[in-house]
Amino acid sequence: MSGAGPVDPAALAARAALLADRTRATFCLALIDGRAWTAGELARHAGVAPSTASVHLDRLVRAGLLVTERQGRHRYLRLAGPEVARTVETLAGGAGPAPVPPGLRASRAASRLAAARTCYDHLAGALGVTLFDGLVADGLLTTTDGLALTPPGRAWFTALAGPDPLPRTGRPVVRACLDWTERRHHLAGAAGAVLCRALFAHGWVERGRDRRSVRITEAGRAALPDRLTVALPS
Amino acid sequence: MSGAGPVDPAALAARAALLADRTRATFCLALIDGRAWTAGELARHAGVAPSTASVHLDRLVRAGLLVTERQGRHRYLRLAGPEVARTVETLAGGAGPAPVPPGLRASRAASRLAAARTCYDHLAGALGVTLFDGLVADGLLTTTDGLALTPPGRAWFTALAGPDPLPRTGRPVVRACLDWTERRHHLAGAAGAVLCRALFAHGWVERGRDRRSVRITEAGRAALPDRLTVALPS
DNA sequence: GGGCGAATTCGCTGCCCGGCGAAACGTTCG
DNA sequence: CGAACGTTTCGCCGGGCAGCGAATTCGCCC
Repeated sequence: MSGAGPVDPAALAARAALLADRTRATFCLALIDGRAWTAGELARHAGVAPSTASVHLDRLVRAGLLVTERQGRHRYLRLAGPEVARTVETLAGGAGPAPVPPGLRASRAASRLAAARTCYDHLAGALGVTLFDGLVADGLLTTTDGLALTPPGRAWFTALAGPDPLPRTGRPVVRACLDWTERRHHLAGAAGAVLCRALFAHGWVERGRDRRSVRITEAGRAALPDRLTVALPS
Repeated sequence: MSGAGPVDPAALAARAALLADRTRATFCLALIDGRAWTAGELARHAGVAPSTASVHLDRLVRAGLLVTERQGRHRYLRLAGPEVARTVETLAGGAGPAPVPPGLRASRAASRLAAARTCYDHLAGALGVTLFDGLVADGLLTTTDGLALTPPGRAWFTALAGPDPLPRTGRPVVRACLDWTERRHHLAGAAGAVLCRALFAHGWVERGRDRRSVRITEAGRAALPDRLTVALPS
């Protein structure tokens, strides 16, 4: 992740060596959709002993290709960023896909949006992840250098939930919560709660049959895309 | 160069392994500007024995990263194509350059255009290479599946040198000739001869002091860019 | 607190592969 | 035709590294 001199053979070789192993390549390809996996899952997926996987994962993390996140006794691993995904894809397939699929990588979420639910006081499941992605894609949230709400993001929340929707309290305004079904982040913190309440208040989402399950209403399906770049199921 | 399945860890690892060696990485970086080097030069450049370099080069050629061209007792090696250069750059430097610098990689030629000369009956040196690049960039020549003149290219030659400038004779219409100063191709064959004669006839180039040396005239400097996408020295 | 499961550390083994020099091959030049 | 040169093939050596199992640490749950 350093600046990297323009042409250093040793650096190039070192980077390539990271992907030059079948097991590590399997890991990176599995992680390429941006989801987080546990170390054990990756080991099983690649067909190697957990100890072997641990060493490889450690190497990939040190090199900055992967980032790690502990949750309980699990260790979740994700690609460090889209640039890494781009590099892996460039090397894997001949012709890489368009640099930045403008719509976001939310297509996968479509078939599972039914898994929307609440998590404490905010939205989780595929819906939560989709909203999180949309907020980031539209520049309302920034993930560089930690998670933060941007000025446009603050304005967006005001437009959504009325004046001063995020009073200064002890609670963090935004927090990334790792979603245990989607293996990706959704929005928690005060803003996550405001977002959840607002969506219910507008009638864009409603409770499903069993507690915690949530589904999008027709009104929400119509109104949400006007507010946010999201791909909802047809 | 096969189609390559979308996600094959082994294939990814194999490709990465090609660049995962310091010596091979040095080779690819040296070749990244598109010029051709001899095997011995590359060996010296990387600081390894010729025998060692030979094995590495053979591997890179087999994998389709490099293409080879024998000329006398020398063996010239070039990157197989711009996609390869793009892959190497992606992996080498963090942010790669723009996918296709529209103007072509002719900037390097600018400072050495004085090296223009004739080679038998066609133009060589930096001028020859620049013209060749321009013909390819403008779609007048195609290098996919061997060198060939496209229909627009045929029209272009007619506009340049009058009706039926390329009568059907035994001689190949277009031929790529490896330029020994620029280490890249210039245009030979019947079309190369026509191009050379036409440029002299229009007064766009003229003989220099010593035989075989050529220089561009002011008229040529003004007229050539109207015909072809080329970067001439200021 | 005890037990379980996930993850990591450690030591070891085996193999892959990059390096070299010597010799063979082909081309160019005197 | 013989010498010089660029390149390739061959055999060998050495180091690096991926793999495993055993032991250890740590967090969670009954």
